[in-house]
Formats: sequence, C-alpha cells, structure tokens
Amino acid sequence: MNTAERIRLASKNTLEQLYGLTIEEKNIQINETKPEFEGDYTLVLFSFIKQLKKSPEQLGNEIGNYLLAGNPDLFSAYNVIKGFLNLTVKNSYWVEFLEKNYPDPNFGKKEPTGKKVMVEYSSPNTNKPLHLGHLRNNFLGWSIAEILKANGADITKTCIVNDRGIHICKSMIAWQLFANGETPESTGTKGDHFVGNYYVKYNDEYKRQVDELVSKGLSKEEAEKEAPILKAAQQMLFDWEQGKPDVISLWKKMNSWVYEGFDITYKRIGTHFDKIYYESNTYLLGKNIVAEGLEKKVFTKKDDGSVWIDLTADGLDEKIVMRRDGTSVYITQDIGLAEQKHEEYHPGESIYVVGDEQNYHFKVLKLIAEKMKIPGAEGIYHLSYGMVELPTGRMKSREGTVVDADDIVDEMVAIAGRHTEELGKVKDFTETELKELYDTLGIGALKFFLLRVDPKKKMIFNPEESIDFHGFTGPFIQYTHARIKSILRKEKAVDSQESIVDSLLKLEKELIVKLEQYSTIVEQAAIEHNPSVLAIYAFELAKTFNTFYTEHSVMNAESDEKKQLRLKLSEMTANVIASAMGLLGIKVPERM
RNA sequence: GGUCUCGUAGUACAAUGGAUAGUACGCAGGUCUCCGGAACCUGAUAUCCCAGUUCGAUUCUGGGCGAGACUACCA
Repeated sequence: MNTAERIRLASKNTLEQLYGLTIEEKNIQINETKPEFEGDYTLVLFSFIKQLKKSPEQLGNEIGNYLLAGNPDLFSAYNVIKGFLNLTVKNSYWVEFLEKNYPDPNFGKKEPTGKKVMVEYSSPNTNKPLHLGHLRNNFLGWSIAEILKANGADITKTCIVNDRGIHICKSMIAWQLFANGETPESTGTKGDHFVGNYYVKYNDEYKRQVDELVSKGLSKEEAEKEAPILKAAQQMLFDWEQGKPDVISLWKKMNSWVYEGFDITYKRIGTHFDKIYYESNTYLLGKNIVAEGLEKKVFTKKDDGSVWIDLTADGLDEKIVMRRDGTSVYITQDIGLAEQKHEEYHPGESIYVVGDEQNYHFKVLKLIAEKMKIPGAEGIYHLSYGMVELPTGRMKSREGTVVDADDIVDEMVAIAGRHTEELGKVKDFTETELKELYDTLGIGALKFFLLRVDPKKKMIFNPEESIDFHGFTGPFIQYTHARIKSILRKEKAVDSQESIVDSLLKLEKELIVKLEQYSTIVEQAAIEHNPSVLAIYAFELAKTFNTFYTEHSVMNAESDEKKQLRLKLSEMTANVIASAMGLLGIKVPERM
C-alpha cells in the first residue's frame, strides 16, 4: 500500500471512530499538498463539514490530533487552512521507504495475476509502407501491453495483417504492367516501399485513363468505373478468390516483399507480435456467425438476400452483416476473428488499438458480439486514438504529405547523431556503440513525442518541434539517467539496515515523495489505458532530480550519511526512470 | 440532417469537483573554482460564449459558437 492510500484509510477510520461517520474510501480526497503550504498530503474537509456541522478549523484540528496520535510512525505534524488538513509525513518514514526500495529495478510493478489480455495493434495493409500514424499505433500498442504486464497481466501481442483485397491487387496489376520483372533486390529498394511505389503507379495510371475516357466523351462517374486498369484489378481479385495459381503466386511474392520490409521497420522500432493473423485466412470467418445470428433472430434477412442487424434500439442504425451475394462484410469477419481469438487464447480483455475514425465500427462490433453472446464479448475494448496531423492539416497521400515511418525514424536518428557528435562526450565509443546510441536517442525522442499526449486526443506533429531534444522530451529524461549513471560508476551506495539520516532537505524529500508515487502511476496508466501518464511522470521525476542535483552535491555531500542518502536517491531515480521509460518502449543509455 | 469527440498563453500539451489553473518550446534576463550545461534559476502571457448545479466548476448539466471524425452491400 502506498502512502496516499494509507492516509486515506487512516482518515476513513478516524471519521468512523471519532464521529461514527462511514464514508467510502473513494469519497475521501487525499491530494498532494500544494508546494506553497506546509505538509505532504492534504485531506479535503469540505464534504464532511456539512454533515458534521462543525467549523473547518475545529474538524481539522480534531482529525489532525487523532491521526497524529494514532499513527506515530507516519505523521509528524499537521496544520489546517480553510477546509484543508495538511499532513506532514515523518522523515524517518520516507527514509525507510528509500532504504527498502532503492536498488529494486522492479519497484512499482506487480506480481502476475494470471489475467489474460490480448492487445491487437499495428494492423498494416500490405500495399504500402508504414507511416507516422502507424507509428503512433505501434508505440501505443506496445506500451499499453507493457503497462498491463507491469500490472500483472499475461499479455499476448497480436496483429491482423490486411493482406488481401482490391488494394493489393492494384499494386499487383501495376507491377505486371510496368515492372519488367524488377524486384526489391534488383532495384535495391526496401520491399514495402517497392510495392508501395507500384500502388502509386497504379493510381497515376488510373487517373490518366480516367482523363482519357472523359476526353472521349464519358462522364466522370462512368470513366471512374470503366478505367481498364481498375477492371483488371477487379478481375485479379476475382481470380485470387478463385485461387488461380499464377495470381496466388504473384500475390505471395509481393506480400513476401512487403513483409521483409515491415520486418526491418518493426525490428528497428523495437516491436514484435506473439501471434499474427492474416486476413486471407480470416476473411471467410463469420459465415457461421450469420447463420447463427439468423437462427437466434439477432439478424434478419431481407428480400434481396442480404442480412442485417437492427441497432436502432441502441441508438445506432441498421447495419449490414452479409451482402446479397453471400459474402461477409468487415464487421462480420471481425466478429469471427474475435470468436477465434477467444477460442485460442481465452483473453479476459481484448484490446484493439485502432484509430478513432473507427469508433462507430467498434461500438457496433461490441454490440453485435454481446447480442450474439460471443464468449469474451464484454472484454472487448477499443483503445481509440486520434489522428496524427501536420501543422498544415491531415496527411493526404494524394498530396504527398504522408510522413513515411522509415524516413522519420532515419531523420530522428541522424539528428541525434549530429547532436551527439557536436557535444563530443562519447568520443571513445565504437562504431557499433555509436549506432546503437543514436538509435536509442532518435527513436526514443520519436516515441516519447507520440506517447506523451493522451491517446484519445488527435495530435499535431510539427517536424521542427518533435526533433527538439530539450524540455519535455525523451532525450531530456535519457540525459538525466546517463548523468546519474555517471555518478554511480564512481561510487555506489552501501546497504545499511538502520536509517541513515533522519533529516531531509526540501529537495531530497520532494524527490523521495515523487519516487514513492511511481507505483500509483503504473496502476493509473493501466486503469486509464494511457501511457502519457507515465511519460508525464518520467519527465517530472527527471526534472525534480535535476533541480535537486544542481542544488546539492552527492559526491561532496556535507557528511557521509548525506552522501549515502543521496547515492540511494540517485540510484532509485535511475531505476525508476529506466522502468518508466521501459514501459513506454524507450531505452535509456548509460552514457550519451 | 443524425451520432460521437474536441475548444486552456504566440505554439504544443497538463490539471480524480478543491487552495494563487501547471509544464515545455519560443521570448526577455540570469547561473559553473560544475559529481556531465542535452542542465539549473527568474520573468511576461491562457480556461470560446451564456446560463444552471455546488461551499467551490477548466472539469458536471443545458444552450449557443467553432473545429474534426463517423454516418458504404470499402477495409
């Protein structure tokens, strides 16, 4: 139990014992005391004043006295200002906490609970390379998985690859028409970019053909339907569904190029999956669901043969679940996949990291799954995140403003390299060490930038600002870590059983209090499914340490006891920074 | 039209209904006989509007105004 919870519980007991007042713990407000007042934690009294018909001063004093007398190991003083009871926690309490936890790299994390959670994220299309939006998705998915793991969950990271459909056929047809047998190898192009280039070529040719048809007198609408290259792609999709061997083998070949490219990117950004689903294997799922739904009368069949679900009672519309030609739509496949996931893994919670443009889709998905009584339906959770936009607005592939994932990673790493060279602090590093460091810093900066914002909010990616390494950034925190490690290389703290000192300076205490809150933060991030909570915390911790560090010397402390205390503070800060950044998927260097 | 999300300094982000609304970038000025200056300190600048609930509202409710997403027999 952490300190705030202890105080909450003690307050609850006090109210009960002193006044016979039973109040739920969640209704007892314990806040951090504002810095301008004396104290560490504050009990807000307003809500009890009315019930007890006492003045705030009287009530505060009574509770304060009682708390102090009943918890001599915890509190050393209190004061009452307006409706706020400010409680000061004993220095010895903080020092003991530090003694006990400073060397523990797992401080703040919980033991496994056995709860199974699936996290689905990334989910790329195989017709083009990853872009900035995918990076937000990947980083979020990875981080939320790590956060839940730190809270005891048994995690399966998964990904559904959209490997079939008209989009990949477009790349395929363009390759057949224009490539003359070129391959990623023959052109020295990364596989996903190679295939993406043909998707672009398809679109260019399509536009050209439409214009041509319009100039021959067709209406724009007709022309858009009649363009020969579109017809060819549609034919190819049909052939694919029939299993035509040469189409299948081309499809396999082009997808394998894309996967080679994706693998490089995934490896570089430090992501992987325990289980990958391919839509080519799952797109027929859901057929049985339709039959089942009709039987259960959850679905109804219309005269033309299409099947629908009526969600108007839930405030939504009617939704189609099977086309009149008997093929299933996306939502139906998704329900089939949800069912399959449950059969294979039995997750208690199934998280989908998907952009907020699909909020409606997931609302429908969960509703249908519940109505169909699909096992695990209640555990479906859409971790919705906002789009990444540029200062000029939304990224548009048609206007060529899409920020490519590989490009932005390269750019960040290159800038990290240049900056590191300028500072010249790691001149003795080997080539390999330097390369690794630049990756750590560049990718760390990018991840931090994308994770520091509440996921559900759309965010603006300003290239100039995101490459900044000062202020509220990953490298700032990484730097603090490296600096601490530099001290600890010179001298490490010595373990001692009894408390070293009983006097704490303001900045020393501030740092311990901050460290102690880490376990609450890890919990909060999981409950809210929100990594930004950790990003903000890590930044505040680093800042608190930096302030402490400029004010007080560790190595030249006033006494040996103080030196030990500060060494322990430093070590624990480094541990917690490394841990928090780890939960964001960000590495921290020993030197930089 | 309907459903949903969002409006906080010049910009980008914080704030379980609590004290004088925090932080970063930028801007102005400062700090080292320094354990790493990718640091630290000081300063100026903000809750879209109008009601309501409350001892107390950036937060909750209603109504405006503004921005965005969704509303496909696409995925």
